[in-house]
Amino acid sequence: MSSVLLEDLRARGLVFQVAGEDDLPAWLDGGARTLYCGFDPTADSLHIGSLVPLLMLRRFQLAGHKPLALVGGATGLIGDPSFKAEERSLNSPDVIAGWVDKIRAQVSRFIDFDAGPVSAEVVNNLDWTADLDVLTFLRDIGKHFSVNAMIQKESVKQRIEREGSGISFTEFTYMILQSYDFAELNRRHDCSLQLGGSDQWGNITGGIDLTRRLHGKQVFGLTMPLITKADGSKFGKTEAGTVWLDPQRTSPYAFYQFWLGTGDADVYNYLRYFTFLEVAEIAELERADAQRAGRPEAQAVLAAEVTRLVHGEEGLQAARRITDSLFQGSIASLSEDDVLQLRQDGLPASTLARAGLPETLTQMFAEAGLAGSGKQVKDALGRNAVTVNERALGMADNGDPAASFAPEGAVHGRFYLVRLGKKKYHLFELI
RNA sequence: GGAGGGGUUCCCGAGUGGCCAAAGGGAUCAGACUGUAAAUCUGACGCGCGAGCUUCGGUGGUUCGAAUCCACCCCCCUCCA
Repeated sequence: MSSVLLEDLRARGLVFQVAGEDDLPAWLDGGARTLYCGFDPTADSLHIGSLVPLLMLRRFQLAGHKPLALVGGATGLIGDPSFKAEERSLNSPDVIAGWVDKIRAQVSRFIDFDAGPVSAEVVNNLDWTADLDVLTFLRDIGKHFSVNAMIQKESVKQRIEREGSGISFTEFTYMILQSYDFAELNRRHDCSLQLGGSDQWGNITGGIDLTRRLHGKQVFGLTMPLITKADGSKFGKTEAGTVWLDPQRTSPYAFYQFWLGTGDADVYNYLRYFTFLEVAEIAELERADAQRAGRPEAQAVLAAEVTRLVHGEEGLQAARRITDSLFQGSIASLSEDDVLQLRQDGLPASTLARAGLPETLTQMFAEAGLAGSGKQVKDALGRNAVTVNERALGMADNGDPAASFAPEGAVHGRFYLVRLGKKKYHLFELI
């Protein structure tokens, strides 16, 4: 029945490479297996780049297997060189430890810890590496690795061959640490499958080899494809930077908007990657959209599904409330409570003293974070692309914020919704 | 320790005394067109409404004038010991 899982994953385009391809379907069908995927703490939050692997763990759990989420308290101290152009600077152990805690909590949202024999677990590789001494490491583990083979790995080739960069012994050793994780999880938890992004292939096969040599066990590996955009630009970045899973860093509203802005060329692929909707259902939606004149529904479905997965039903509702009022309603029609709710929901907002307004709108909006610099505001003003409570402003208004934010124009006496361009909103409260 | 090659604005990457706030590409933002899409076209893209101010690893120096020349220092890469 789990080969059904593999078939589904393939249909979704989620299978890039498989190690042990011939035996894996039967192995998965043979019972509940334990599998793992690692997440290194490189910041205090994961971003949407980790979403595919997180959902993969869940997919396997739903299919009757036991997922382990490994948080890389040890590997995070070293830094994965795979396909990285340059050596990275090290973070202090304290900082990493703090990040580990946050990421442990984040990861936990996606898997079920109360599922009987297939209950998920979170493990930390610091537990089995912190006390490992150098000589033991070199003799018992290092001996199994051929440097000749390691430098052949595609993931570090660039760093070894490329003029103008290099790789430290520290990072070069990363592969060995991760390999040891797999062997250790196999010993402790009978873990027999490692998942990862396609950039992890080298590290995963390293672990498979080590597990065989150390414990004589056959284990498997599976990688997911790198998520790309049809136009070749990088997935997961917006003008505000990375799209994070932490609502403190990327509000559910901004998160929802990110998915809503997915291009037509990508949206059906993303539905297969990032949601639990059936493949057939997605195909049906694509067919329906193709026949519909005008705007497709897929983006709205994608945004709703993914936002619910990451931020829960409540987060989704908050994102929708803001979206609906901004893009469909009119600010004037909102009650005072509605306005306050929007701010509560994460609509960017500022409170300013009417007496102490900046001298120019460019300054005021740049300071509020509505635009990156005054130049952008100036550009927008020059094109009449700025509105205050739906009244358009021009360059001539720049010098006199007080006039543009006159009390007569306020909603409920103190609120002003400023829009810059088509999509950027900011709520000002003047007191 | 020795020899050589590098460190340029978000990224890649030109620039080797004034014409340089610095080519070109990418990313990003705004406008038109639209569907809060894509593609395309237009504009912006160090900061500042502006006058103007601050950048090219760091510190000093030469010069009327330096990202470009000199000295020292820091960091990276390659090869040799």
